[in-house]
Amino acid sequence: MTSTADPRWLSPDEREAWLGLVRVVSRLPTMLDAQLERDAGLSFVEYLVLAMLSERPDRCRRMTELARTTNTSASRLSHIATRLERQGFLQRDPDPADGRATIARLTDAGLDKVVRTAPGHVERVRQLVFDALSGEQVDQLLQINADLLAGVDPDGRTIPTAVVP
Amino acid sequence: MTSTADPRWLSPDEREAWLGLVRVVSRLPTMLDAQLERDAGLSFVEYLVLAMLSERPDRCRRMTELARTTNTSASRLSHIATRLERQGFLQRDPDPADGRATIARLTDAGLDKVVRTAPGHVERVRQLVFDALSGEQVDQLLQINADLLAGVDPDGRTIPTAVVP
DNA sequence: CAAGATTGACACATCAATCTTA
DNA sequence: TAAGATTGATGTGTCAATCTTG
Repeated sequence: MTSTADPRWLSPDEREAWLGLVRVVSRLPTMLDAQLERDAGLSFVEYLVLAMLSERPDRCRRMTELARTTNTSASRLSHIATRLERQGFLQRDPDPADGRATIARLTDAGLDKVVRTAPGHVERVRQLVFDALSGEQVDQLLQINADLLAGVDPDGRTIPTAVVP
Repeated sequence: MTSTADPRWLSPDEREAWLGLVRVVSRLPTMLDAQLERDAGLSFVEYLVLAMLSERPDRCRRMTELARTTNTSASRLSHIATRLERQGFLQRDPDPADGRATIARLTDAGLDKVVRTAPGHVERVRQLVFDALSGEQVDQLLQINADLLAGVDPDGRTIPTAVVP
């Protein structure tokens, strides 16, 4: 059962904040994709996969872990990895330590791709986000993002608040 | 040409704020879709189209205008409208005032759908967003969202800052 | 020719089913 | 049986092409 009580409608301020957030959430991905697609032939999520791998010393990560850090499902990441592998940016191998796991590794070509793509991407991120915000707002945004979505897990189940025995 | 100068990399704080924003932008739509799909058989953008129409006194809006308020392209909205029309929630008719335009109208069934769907949806929005934020943070978020994406238009072109003659 | 809107082809995400190993 | 991962079918978004009216 969801609720039989009266709905807690949004206040005018909440409503305006909500519609603003919806606008950002709807438009930002499109804008990021546009720049990356045009300049590098990558979608944002593909770039993110490569970038997350590039920040590891060994350029490796298990698929499950990589899915978490790139906000994707296992299935989606698998399809993405297939494409990136086909382009030579990525390689997958079984984990020697756990036969169930797969380890994704950034190839030399993949690292090169990230290095060449990053400057244009970060410039775009500045245009869209940070050039428009004060340092104080960046701090506020950081905290807000940390709090958002905290009430539920990815599957939509409510996360119980910590209980002290 | 994009830039030959050194990239302006993100500071640690900016980087953390950015990854947090990416997380929200990636996961929030999925979570909204999950609740609406499960409880009402609607995607979030479909719900948004119906909701935006329901707030007009005559339940009508031109397609172009509706696309803007729902953060969609004309093409995408057209596909969405086709589906909603097939389900009987929406009706499209030519604009008598301008033969090029099409006016989308929410049907009685569509209004009923919004009315029945809204409570569960707003509850979900509270869980995901507002229950986690203080009143002060809501104000901050409102202002931040207003500033974000201000630097470029939907097509990615940089918007020139106002010039005084 | 521009504005408003739609269409169909293609690419991608999602979901359920499946396979393998711990 | 659960965890990790992949696969294929289906639905939806995107892009380019098209059509009609101002």
